[in-house]
Amino acid sequence: MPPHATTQLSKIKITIREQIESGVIAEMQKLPSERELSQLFNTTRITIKDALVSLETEGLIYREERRGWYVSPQRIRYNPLSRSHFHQMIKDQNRRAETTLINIRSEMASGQYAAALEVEGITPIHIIERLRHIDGRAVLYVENCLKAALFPAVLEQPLAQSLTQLYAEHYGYHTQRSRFDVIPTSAPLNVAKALNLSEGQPVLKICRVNYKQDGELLDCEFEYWRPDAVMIQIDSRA
Amino acid sequence: MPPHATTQLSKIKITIREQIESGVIAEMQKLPSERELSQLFNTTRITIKDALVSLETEGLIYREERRGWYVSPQRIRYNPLSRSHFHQMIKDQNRRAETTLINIRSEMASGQYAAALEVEGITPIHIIERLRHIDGRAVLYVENCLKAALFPAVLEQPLAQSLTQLYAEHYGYHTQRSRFDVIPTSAPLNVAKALNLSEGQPVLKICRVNYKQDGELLDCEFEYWRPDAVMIQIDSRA
DNA sequence: CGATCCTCTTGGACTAGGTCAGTTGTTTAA
DNA sequence: TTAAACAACTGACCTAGTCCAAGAGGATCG
Repeated sequence: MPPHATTQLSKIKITIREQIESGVIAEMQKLPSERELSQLFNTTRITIKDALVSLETEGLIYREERRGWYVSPQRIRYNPLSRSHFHQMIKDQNRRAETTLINIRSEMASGQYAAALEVEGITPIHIIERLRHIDGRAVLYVENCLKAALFPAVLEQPLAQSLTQLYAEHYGYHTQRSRFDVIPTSAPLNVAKALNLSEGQPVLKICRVNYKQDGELLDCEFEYWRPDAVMIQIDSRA
Repeated sequence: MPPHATTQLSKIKITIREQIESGVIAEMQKLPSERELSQLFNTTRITIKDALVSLETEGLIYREERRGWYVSPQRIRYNPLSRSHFHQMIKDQNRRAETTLINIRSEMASGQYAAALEVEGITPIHIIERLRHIDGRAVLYVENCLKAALFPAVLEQPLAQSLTQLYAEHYGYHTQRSRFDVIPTSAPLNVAKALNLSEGQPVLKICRVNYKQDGELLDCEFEYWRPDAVMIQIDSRA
């Protein structure tokens, strides 16, 4: 029995929520199209869309641009302080991870890159853009930003796999300390494209700065998560 | 000079963003009403609303339900691992904090409370609901959940001020370890009411569990932040 | 067998209105 | 002087459509 629903909007939300929680529509399965739903609920697409956006905000469903609306799987638990690789973390939670290399840019540090790397003069950097998938769904867009001086010939390395591992094995760098910010904001165009979002949809942005064993700044990273895909989990004991 | 804007939507967003970034509309100042904006931009309220929601997602503006749209002030930097009081943290960032007590409930642990407190049998708890303001704006709704057995006569204490301090001075409890989750989700009705949001708007939920010096679970806390008001900042050194 | 084209479906963007309920400030009456 | 009543304003909620560009899948052609 649904809670007391007054508006159309909350009736629609409650009905769809029940369908999902009872398992009638499974994880990662597609909902009916906005047009179909508006006929089913005898209302307009605007109202249906408002209901879907609200359930999206809650983290119950997500959308793929011009493809449709889907039921969100369970959130991944993510501890940005832990040194474990992305792939290991996903595997530990019985999920399947993939990483694809999108692009590598070499330029002079400016804007948020210069600020995060705490550089002032003209500093050459490499920016590695990668896309990470969980169970086949693109959920995380990452930019790694390296000071070129610290990483000679890094562009000839295999960059689709773990950078942490590459740092350790090829350069002898180990992350000793890290600092990060978590910011709820919206997706810039390039991020939206990669994640199949439209511009301006919500993402969880994580800016991380790593320092190596001698205390020198090693690299920085900008992560953009689909907000329904993740929860940050930190334990002060760890 | 604005970036190349194709759609109405992005033109409106860019124009409003420029007004804010150039300081024409100051922090916490009200934007023109949706109706006024739709006339100014010669478009419909739907399109204006889409633009405003997008800027809200970005964290640039916020709304007070049926009151209007306002320019967001700078985000507060918040480290959930630090032991410092809320009021101290806000003061350190040259802002003004207030806390008001909303309600106290005494009941048996169930649902998310029972799960967070890791209790199984029937356990009496106290739930303290408080609302926190920064520079006069309601930005944070907090529920503190205490096992009644650990806190005799807690209801006669001054509960509008720091609980951390009360724990230490009156009960001799000190937080030794804490664990927390950060989850982007939507505001339940009671939270929305307190924060002047409407139901289903985005919030940043932080669930925290504190353990005292002997390792026993002390209390848990559910925080609901206005997402534009805060950024989580963690340093592994601290 | 692979690439191209075509068609259908999808959400995204947009117009042009209306109703409703809560908020705010002002006026009015005790 | 104070409180109640009122009017104006606000975003929330809702109807009923149109047009467009990108995605998906099948058919066709070299």
